[in-house]
Amino acid sequence: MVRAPFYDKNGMKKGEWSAEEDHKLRSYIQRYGHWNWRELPKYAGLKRCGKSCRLRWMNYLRPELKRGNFTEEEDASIIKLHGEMGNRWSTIAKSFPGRTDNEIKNHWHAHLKKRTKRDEKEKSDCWQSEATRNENNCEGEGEGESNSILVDTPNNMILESSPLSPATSTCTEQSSFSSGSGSMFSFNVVGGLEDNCLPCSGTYEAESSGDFWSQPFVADNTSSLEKGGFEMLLEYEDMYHDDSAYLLYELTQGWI
DNA sequence: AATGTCATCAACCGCCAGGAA
DNA sequence: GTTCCTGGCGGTTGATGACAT
Repeated sequence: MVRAPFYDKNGMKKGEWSAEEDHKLRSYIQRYGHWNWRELPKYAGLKRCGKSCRLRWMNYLRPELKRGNFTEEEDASIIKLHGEMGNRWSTIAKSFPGRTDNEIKNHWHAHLKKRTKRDEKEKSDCWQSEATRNENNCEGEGEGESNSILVDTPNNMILESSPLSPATSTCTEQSSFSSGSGSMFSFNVVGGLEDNCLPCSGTYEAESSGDFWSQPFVADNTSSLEKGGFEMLLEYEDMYHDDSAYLLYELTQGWI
């Protein structure tokens, strides 16, 4: 479902991420944080551009990400927020801890956009048929009814969802819902991980005094991968041929 | 069974804003 | 004040699975 891996003219790898690359990136960031996306791949031992690494981390590897289907409540909130603020996906995503802007954007285009259009059409049709009926009935009965139609007119819907609408003001408050993942040094925030996976509770400065800056990072989990580097990892990958098995292995090792 | 079409979603690309030099 | 660099955002692409014909 993703682009096949390939190398561009600069020797940068593009396309689908392998389990090994994921592990390298995850381990590096959990150990050192993402201090500079451009430089990071070099030190993490990845042949990827910084942008690609950032995207992979933000949209897929962050430990706090919630996978799985969107709930009805989430759908409703997305529709509501999109109505209020338009395609500001990153702002909308802040209201959904564990969801990424990319995920929400995809979900919108794949499901909610159609549903919203359909609903609006139904409302519009309903409004038109109501209007026709009112024209026929013209005067007398149903003053209350015509008022209720006014509330639901498409025009009103547009007004409500307009960025200029007062409702917009709520979005600034919602932005404080930040997941906090974007912080520069997101050290070992994963519950339980730091104990058995990456024993690095040191500070950024402490790490920087060593070989960290000059040597490519080797994604070793000193406790569980005593051989270090990827010799052992590759052995694991020989043992576990597919990603799901590898994922299972990662889980048992506490990498995830 | 073969082929065509649609749906999904990870990943890429280009642009912009903000901060540092 | 200007330029450069980086991170972040939103739009788009493309591979692949699901479904229809």
